[in-house]
Amino acid sequence: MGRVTLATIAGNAGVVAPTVSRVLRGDKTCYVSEETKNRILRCAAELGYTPNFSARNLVLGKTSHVAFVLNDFLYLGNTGPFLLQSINGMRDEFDENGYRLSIISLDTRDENEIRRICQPGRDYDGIIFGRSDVDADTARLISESDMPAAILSDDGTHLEAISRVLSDKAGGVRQIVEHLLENGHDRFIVYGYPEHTKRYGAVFNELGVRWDPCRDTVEMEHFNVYELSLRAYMRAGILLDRLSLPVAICCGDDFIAAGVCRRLLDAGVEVGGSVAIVGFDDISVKNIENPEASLSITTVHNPTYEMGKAVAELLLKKMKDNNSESERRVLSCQLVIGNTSGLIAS
Amino acid sequence: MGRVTLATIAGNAGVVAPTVSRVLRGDKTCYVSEETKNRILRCAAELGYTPNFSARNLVLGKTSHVAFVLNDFLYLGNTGPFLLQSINGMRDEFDENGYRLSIISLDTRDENEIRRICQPGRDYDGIIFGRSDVDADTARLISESDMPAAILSDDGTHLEAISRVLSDKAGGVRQIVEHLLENGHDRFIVYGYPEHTKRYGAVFNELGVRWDPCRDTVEMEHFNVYELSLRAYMRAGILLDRLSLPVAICCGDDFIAAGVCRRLLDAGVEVGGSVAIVGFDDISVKNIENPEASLSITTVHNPTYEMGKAVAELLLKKMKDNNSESERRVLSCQLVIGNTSGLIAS
DNA sequence: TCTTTTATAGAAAACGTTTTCTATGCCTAG
DNA sequence: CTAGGCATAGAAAACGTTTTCTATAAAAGA
Repeated sequence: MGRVTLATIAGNAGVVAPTVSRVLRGDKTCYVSEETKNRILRCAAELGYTPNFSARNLVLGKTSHVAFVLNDFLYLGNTGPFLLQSINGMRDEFDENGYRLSIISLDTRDENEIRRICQPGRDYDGIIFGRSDVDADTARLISESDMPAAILSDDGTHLEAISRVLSDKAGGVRQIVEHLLENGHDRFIVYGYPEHTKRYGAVFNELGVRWDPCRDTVEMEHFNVYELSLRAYMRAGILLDRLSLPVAICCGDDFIAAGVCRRLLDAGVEVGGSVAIVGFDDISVKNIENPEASLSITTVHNPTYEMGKAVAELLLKKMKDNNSESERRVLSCQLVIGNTSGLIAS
Repeated sequence: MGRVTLATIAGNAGVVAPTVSRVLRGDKTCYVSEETKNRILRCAAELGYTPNFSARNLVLGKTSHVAFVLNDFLYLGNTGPFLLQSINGMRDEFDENGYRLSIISLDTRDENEIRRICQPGRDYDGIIFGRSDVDADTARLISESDMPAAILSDDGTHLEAISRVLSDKAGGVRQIVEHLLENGHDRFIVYGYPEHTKRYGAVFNELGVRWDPCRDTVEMEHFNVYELSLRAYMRAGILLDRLSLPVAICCGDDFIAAGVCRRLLDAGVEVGGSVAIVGFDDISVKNIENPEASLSITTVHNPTYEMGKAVAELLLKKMKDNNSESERRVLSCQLVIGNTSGLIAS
């Protein structure tokens, strides 16, 4: 017994294949009586019909597949859970719209590879690129092709022609600083990578907070994400030396914050009052259980899942009409108050 | 100007579409003169022909897509780089064979989802499942369907009917222990999860090594991979207390080993002679740079990339002939000697 | 009553391949 | 010199959809 096709159902229901097609797709613009409609639906259910996507795609001139390009696939392991959450978001959005998401890798600096992948109707109906994979040349190539595209998590100025999604990290940092100010803090140490320091610096400036980048910064080298907490822990001695209270320690991310927090707790420092610790990103490592008290490090939720959904939405829009205007969508971050940033006892 | 199809080329080359098809596929069983063949190839190149996969798949009755099922997609972030390396291996193997790999998630405990995904010719030509996603019931459902399938990294006894790939971790541990014995060690502490302890225990038994599971074990709880090094570091004090030399500290994996190693170095312990540290898996965190000397922790290479390639090979075999015998392929692990497990100075 | 609309659904064409079947001319063995 | 094989390549059918075009009968309007 072969495959169940529209024709099989048509035979059983005493109609012809296109009629079945119309009914199963819920085609509004045509006339099918209630009776035959029910007969067809019943037959389809009985026979366990599932559509043949190749055939459908052939006639519709599409592939029903979209791709997410990850230049170096192993890189995924070094980004923490963020990228994975974004992928989840994309997948959910595409699932809802009848597309399947493939994760592919290709050398985005190779013109030919870009050109090959950007042929509409070949492998994919649309492509999402990761942040670091698109330089000005690649962006030009992509937008010259007819392939709908979107970029996750970047705001390069050369990307005007391509839709993109990013999160407002600066806004998140602003929320943190305002929160700390409200709770009485006025001395800040920033502990993290240069990009973190820069972001905090700008916000301090904006809010008129007194902050000396030389004295109040502890800069870390880049470590891979598996080592980061431990590195932060090991280097946190430098903080202990400078610990004139009160102080708010602003960590670049939750990995760093977790390391710092554990180290201070080890040293007997009471965290949460005149010593504040804040992180960024809102991932599980921020939860510190401890003989004395469970701590949840104050942080900012980075809407990575939502970014994935959003970039998928933008791509779907482009896929409907590739001439539609490109969009730069910024998702806001949300302060998540834990118990490491309370009121300074006065 | 529309799409370039076989017919377009045929028109230009003064032949008919099937002839072009035969030439472009390098069909051996048919007769085309050198002259027309060259003419066709030239036209195809000039016009920049690329095949329409939907059409091809339609007539061949396949999809050219295979899926890797990851039950909880976020889980990927908690496995370290291993799973990603395996995915890389799969992808390379499938690329070479004209298949594209999609990473999908579905609830493998839902019979209907399994049945839906296992319909041949619908979405995928074959499916690879992850270790933890296949219990006995799921395995039965899969093997009852006509969908070619294979499993990565497991050796459940209920999987007789399904091809699978695993690595010989016990063999890796054996190599480690033999290496340590050769270098004069005879006292071992195992530091890790219960499954690590069990594995080492079996090998000690096999090799007749004196080892008291109660006294010579430091058991860890399960932490997520981002915290593991730090946790191992923080708990390593317990090792320092028991440090009667010589001793070989056998860590469950490289994350743990890195944490332990750093802690011992911090405490001024000289690592590599009468104190040995070994890890497992061979990932980058095993490299410890240090003011005094760079250390590379002795470990065992876990062939995760090769496992990905292997499971893809097994699936491709099943896809060629779904009645071919299922295979259980075991890849061996390879000792990687660093400088944390040298000869005991006597 | 005759035309026009409307509801219904079949017929035919199209999408771009691959496969099978057929036709032609030429070469070689008997 | 002729039947059979072989080299070459076109013709036709098939895969399972969707879309457009056509046909019929019933209902509505004049």
